[in-house]
Formats: sequence, C-alpha cells, structure tokens
Amino acid sequence: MPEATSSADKPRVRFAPSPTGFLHVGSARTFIFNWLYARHTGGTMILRLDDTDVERNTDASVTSIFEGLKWLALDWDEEYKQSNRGALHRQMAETIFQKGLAYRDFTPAHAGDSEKSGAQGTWLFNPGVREMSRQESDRRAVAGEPFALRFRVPRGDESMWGQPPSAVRFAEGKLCVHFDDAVYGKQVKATADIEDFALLRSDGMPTYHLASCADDADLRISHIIRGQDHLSNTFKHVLIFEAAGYTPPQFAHLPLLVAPDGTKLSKRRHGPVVSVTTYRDAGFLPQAFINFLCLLGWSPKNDREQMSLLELTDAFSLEGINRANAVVNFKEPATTQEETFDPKAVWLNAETIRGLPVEDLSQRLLPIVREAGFNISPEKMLQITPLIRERIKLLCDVLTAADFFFVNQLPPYDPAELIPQKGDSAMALKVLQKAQAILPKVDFQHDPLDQALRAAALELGIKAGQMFQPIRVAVCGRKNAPPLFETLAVLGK
RNA sequence: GGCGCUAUCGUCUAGGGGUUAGGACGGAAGAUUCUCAAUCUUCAAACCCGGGUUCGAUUCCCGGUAGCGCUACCA
Repeated sequence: MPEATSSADKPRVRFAPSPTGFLHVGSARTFIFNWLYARHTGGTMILRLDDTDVERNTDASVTSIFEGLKWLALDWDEEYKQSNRGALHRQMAETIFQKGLAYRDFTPAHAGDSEKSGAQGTWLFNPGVREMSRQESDRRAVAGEPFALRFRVPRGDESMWGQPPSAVRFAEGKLCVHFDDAVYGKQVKATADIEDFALLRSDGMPTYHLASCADDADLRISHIIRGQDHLSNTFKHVLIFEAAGYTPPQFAHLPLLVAPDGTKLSKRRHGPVVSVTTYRDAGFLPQAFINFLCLLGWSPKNDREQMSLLELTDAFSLEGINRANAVVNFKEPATTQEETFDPKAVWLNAETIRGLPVEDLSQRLLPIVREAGFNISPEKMLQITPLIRERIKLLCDVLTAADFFFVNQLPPYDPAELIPQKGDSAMALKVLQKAQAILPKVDFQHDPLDQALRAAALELGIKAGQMFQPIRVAVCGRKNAPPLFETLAVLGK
C-alpha cells in the first residue's frame, strides 16, 4: 500500500479520558496504544479531556492524569478540552434535531426508571413523546418546559436513513446498524435493541455520546481506539455520525484489563495497584511499565517480550490486538503497605534496569536515596550502582540493597549471623580478628583484597567462604549482599 | 431480563483441520559463584462442556456454560 503523502490522509487518533478519577492502568494502556498507532503511522496524537460530567469532574483527577502521562513521557500533538467546545456540541444536536432525527423528551429525568430495564425487557423510549407533534414540542419548549433531546433511533418507519452509504440497513429481516471493528470484526445490532438515547440533558449539557462524536467529527479523528466497554455504545455513535452527515471513523476496541478476580479494575476494590502513579512511586521505569502494558491484549506474534519503545512502535499494529480480557496479575495487598505487582511487570522492570547504562541508572537512583534522607554524592552513587544493578527489581530496592553504603552506623543485627557455614562463634571471632589485623595494611582494591583475604583463610585453615562471611556480615549487617571485595573497595577503609 | 463480546498452562500469549500444542513470567530441581543476585540447564503445567461437519477437530459451525460489557438526562 503506497504511503499517503498528504497530511490529511494521515491517521488522527485521540486519547479522551474523563477526569472523574486518577489515571488507571487501563487508561494508560489505551493512551499507549493510541500513541503507538500514531507514531507507527506518522499520524497525529490528540489528548482530549472529556469533561462533560460537571458533577463528577475534579481538578485532582486532571492533575493525576497529567502526572501519569508526564511520567510515561509520551507526547501528544494537539490538546483539547470538551468543556470549551459546548457550542460545537449543541450545534450538532441542532443539526440532528432539524433533520427530524432527534426529538424533545419532556419526561422528568429518572421517572419510572425501575421499569426501564430488568425483567421487563429493553427500554426503548418513553411512551408518547417520540410521536409528539413538532408544534406541541415547540410550544412547550418556548413555554420554558425543560426537556432532554433524544435520538430518534430508526424503527423501520423512517425514510431519511435511505441514502447510501448508510450503516443502517436490513439484515435478516431486521433493520440493523452495521460497522466494522478493526479488532472485533463485523458488528451488527438491530435498532430494535437500541434505545432512544439522550443527546442533550435537560440542563442543556451534551451527553458523552453527543460530545464525543461531535468532537471526533470536528477533530477529524480517523481511528477511535478505546476500551471494549464502548463496543455496544458504538452503534449509537455510528448513528450520531451518520445523522450529522459524517462518515464514521474506523473503530478499534481494546480488550479490557481486569483484576485477578475477573472484575474490572477499581481503586475501591483493588487499591492503589490500579493507579499509574503507584507504579511510578514504587520505582518502575516508565519504559518497563509501557512494555508490560503493551503485552496485555497485544502481541507482536513473534515471541518478543522485552522491547524498546522504538521496537514497540515499529511492531505495533491493530491486527496484533486480541479480543479476550487480560488479567493484571497483582496480588491483593495482604498488609496495607505491601504492593504485590504483577510478577511479569516486576521482571520486565528488573530486565530494563539491567539494560540501563550505569550512569543513567545511577542518576535515577540518586534522588530516591536523597529523598530517603541520605546525603550521598553522585560520584559515590555511581560507584555503588554497578554493585546493586543486578540485585534490584524496583528502583526503590536501592534503599534495602545498598543501605549499608549510606549509613554511618549499621542497624543492629543478630550476631549469630556472623557464624560461617560449618563453623562456630570461635571461628567467627578468629576471622574478624584476623581481618582487623590485616586489612589496615591492604590496598582497598579488588585484587589486593582478594589475595590478602584468601591468603588469610589459608593461614587459618578454613575455606574462603568461611572467611568472607563474617566479614560480610560485619560490613553489611546481613548475609546477602553484593560481592565482598567490590563492596569493600567502594566503602573504603 | 434484553443485547453484545470473549473462552489455549496459575498469569500474559503463539498457533492452527493431522503439531511431542510453542514462548514468557511465576514455581520446582540442578550447575556456577565468597553469600545473594545475575547467568545457564532441566522439569511440572493448558486447548471450558456437548453436539455436528470431516478420514481426522483444540482449530470450522451450532448449542450450552461461565466471565465481562452495554442496557442513565455517567463516561
């Protein structure tokens, strides 16, 4: 397929969060997929705040979204706010209304809502209002009676839907709405199963469906890549686009991210593990986090797992997206502090850390160490970094892996730890005395330390390991630590 | 209740009418190393159920079941 040369032919995609909560991992993945698609195709990435729900919008949420996106360090080319575009939305509503494809509903909100769904079956419209004459409708509107504007979903008695190409046509004897999803394939739904949804609320504010479509049309969005929870809404959106005289864009719905219990991710139920900033604060690298999210619901189909942003961009395609929901395999936090992240995310992070140049890693580690109250120099940090690089999975692990480099006084530890394998406290004492005797004379470099301590072990008639362990514990305060000679060299006399 | 979507190891996934059903994480065992980590080797672990179609279905079709989504003047 020849590349489009005019920018008008390039894809335009958008990420459109509604600021009613913090940025969660599912939204982050939607952003990432949109971004990847835009960058892969040389298209345009748009960020649009879908803030039509005045009641539930919060500034804290807006902050959380920007904070999360800033950390991911993925950019966008254009930015919009729906609340600034009300005129556009109302204009589209007016257009649809004037075509006779929408009508005023003077029924008070929520009246008899318990009857709308449930055992009674599908609710389609409030009785009587759909057939109300234009004269009466106008009269009551002029009189100031509040109304919602509802879409007149074709029920088989309309003629205005005839002009091709229309998504509304008969299939198996039923009037149906059709569209082709890039992920889920051909989708068909009988209009008899679509209710007369609202376009405008009685306070004049647009609903999500209207605002979203009006903006997508106005911004010339070519591909709508979003969560699968919108798959059934898409029939309504197709209807809106066509009623307003636009060709619907290409849709691509993403499988949902769910919790290990199969339910959708929610902060209330599952805690902070669903929030992007939690991963940031726990010491994930944005690259690893992006990598992890990409593997949820998408596959390059060649067994590749660790991939750079460039490789992901290069490999990304809508065809690689699969259809089944994916579990984010975190463990329910047993204690309040313990976050047990998806093991694969942690592994990917550890791999990414290992792949980072020492200088970069050191630079990222330094602020964490300083934040914890240790005034350590960048030079020192640079020396420490290679010793712990293979021993940390999250950046914050630096505080537990390298603690003894930072403190003047080791916290108390069990003296029994000093006793070497197959040895006793007498041996430990012997070793430490020997070390005390010889170390002051040794040059604190790897090779001299190695030679001196091995020689000492030989002299004492014990194994090298038995020699090293008491020293390690005395120096580090625990048995498990980086290699001894390097550690001593960095620590200095 | 109605409508829609989905179903491969514990998890993420590859595959596809005939395969020893592949990879990764996690788990187990071993090797290596001054401990730990890293690394390497090995092992256990899956096609939801029932019908069809077919010489042959995990794969295609239908039904069931389960999960999820939508069914608001929320998004």
